[in-house]
Amino acid sequence: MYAENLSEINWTMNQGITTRDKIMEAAESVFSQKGYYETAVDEIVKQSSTSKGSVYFHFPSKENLFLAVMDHLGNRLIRRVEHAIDRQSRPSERLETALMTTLETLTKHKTIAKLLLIKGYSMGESFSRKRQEIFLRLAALIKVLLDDITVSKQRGEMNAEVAAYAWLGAISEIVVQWIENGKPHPVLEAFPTLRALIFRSLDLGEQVQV
Amino acid sequence: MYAENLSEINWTMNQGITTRDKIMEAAESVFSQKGYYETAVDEIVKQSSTSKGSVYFHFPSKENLFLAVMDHLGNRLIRRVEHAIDRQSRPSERLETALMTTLETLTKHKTIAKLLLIKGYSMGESFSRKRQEIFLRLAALIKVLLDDITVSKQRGEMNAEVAAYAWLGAISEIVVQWIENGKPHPVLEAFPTLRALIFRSLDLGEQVQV
DNA sequence: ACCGACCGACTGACTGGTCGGTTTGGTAGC
DNA sequence: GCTACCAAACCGACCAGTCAGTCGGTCGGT
Repeated sequence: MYAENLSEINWTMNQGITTRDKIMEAAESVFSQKGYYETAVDEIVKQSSTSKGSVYFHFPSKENLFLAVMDHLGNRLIRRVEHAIDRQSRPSERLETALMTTLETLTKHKTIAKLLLIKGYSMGESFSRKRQEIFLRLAALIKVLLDDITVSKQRGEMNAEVAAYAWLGAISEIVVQWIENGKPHPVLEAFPTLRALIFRSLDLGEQVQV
Repeated sequence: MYAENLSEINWTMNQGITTRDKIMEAAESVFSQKGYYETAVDEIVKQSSTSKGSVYFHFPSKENLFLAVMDHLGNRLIRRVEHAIDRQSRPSERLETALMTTLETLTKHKTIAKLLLIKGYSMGESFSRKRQEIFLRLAALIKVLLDDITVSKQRGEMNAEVAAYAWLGAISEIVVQWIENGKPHPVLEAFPTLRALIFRSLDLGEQVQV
């Protein structure tokens, strides 16, 4: 069929930048700037210095290409968070690391943020589903960390899943605000407040700096 | 020019339902179901039992119509929150009321939520700007309440604006999750957790039920 | 007779996707 | 080492559908 996105395969030729890569890269850039509907496939073609034929050789449709890009960026984000967590051992530090790495990654890589939080919205089912999927994976990750903490702290009434989504939402909105109107500038300013909010909400009090 | 949206004017004829109203109503419904790009103006025409001519008589463009709908719904949301606040006097209760009314309104009126949180995203500048505007007004409202509390509680290091957006984001994400995959069911289940998170994060401890 | 409100057939621009054709790189046969 | 061959990769002109917006026209009230 297609050189399918069985996750991440680029070996199509065993050296460096393949046409598929160029297309994905350009798609990432254009989609995140203009969103799905305002992007013409021809723009991606132009930006990637390839051809329409190639695009449709590697991807069955515009929609599928968009999804592939979302997938790619989503995986990148989640992988980063996972790595960062692995480096910590104390439960509360692991949680903090997870949330702050998410925030950090999103602010450091605007394209990820724009696609995942802004431009990847508002479209047909399949797009929402992909966003859902990525958020679900992140939330699940956080929920586990949360459980580790709350178990030891006895807090039965709280729904960890809701909490996980709530914080993801909080982080997202901060990032969106930053992207859309540059506040706060620099974003870092938001870190302490967010950190404080989150930790107080868990009765963890103020924690040491990372 | 047009029977412009100098906010909310429907007197075009002095009795009940005007054509403009019918169009707005249909637009609200269709846009919130299918989003901007997947909605054809002709669908709104059909659903409102009017005509394309009428649509373009009352609104200069599809985009403008969409914006008008967003405006309408945004105002409705904000007005509700303001009213609810006015009925409370204790600062912490006012804050709780603001946040919970937002959550409640969004869950009770899916169209508002869908348009403001989901379908109204991802498009050209003007749409983001409108979303920004509405969020700004809500955030400002909440910030004031927050200031009332934190002043009396001495908490200098916290940025009230960031906190306001963070909680708005948390609420939004909860609502989005509920809309997109029905969790939690019923939404009400999320209320206590959210309430607890928010109040703990402000060191207000558990508050009385509303 | 005039005008504001309303109607809907039509058009022009745009753009996803196709398809016939060309290039490229590997390889089998000699 | 050379040629013939093949398939995968690549190319871009073109097609066909869609849809925002237009415009000439109707109609009822004053």
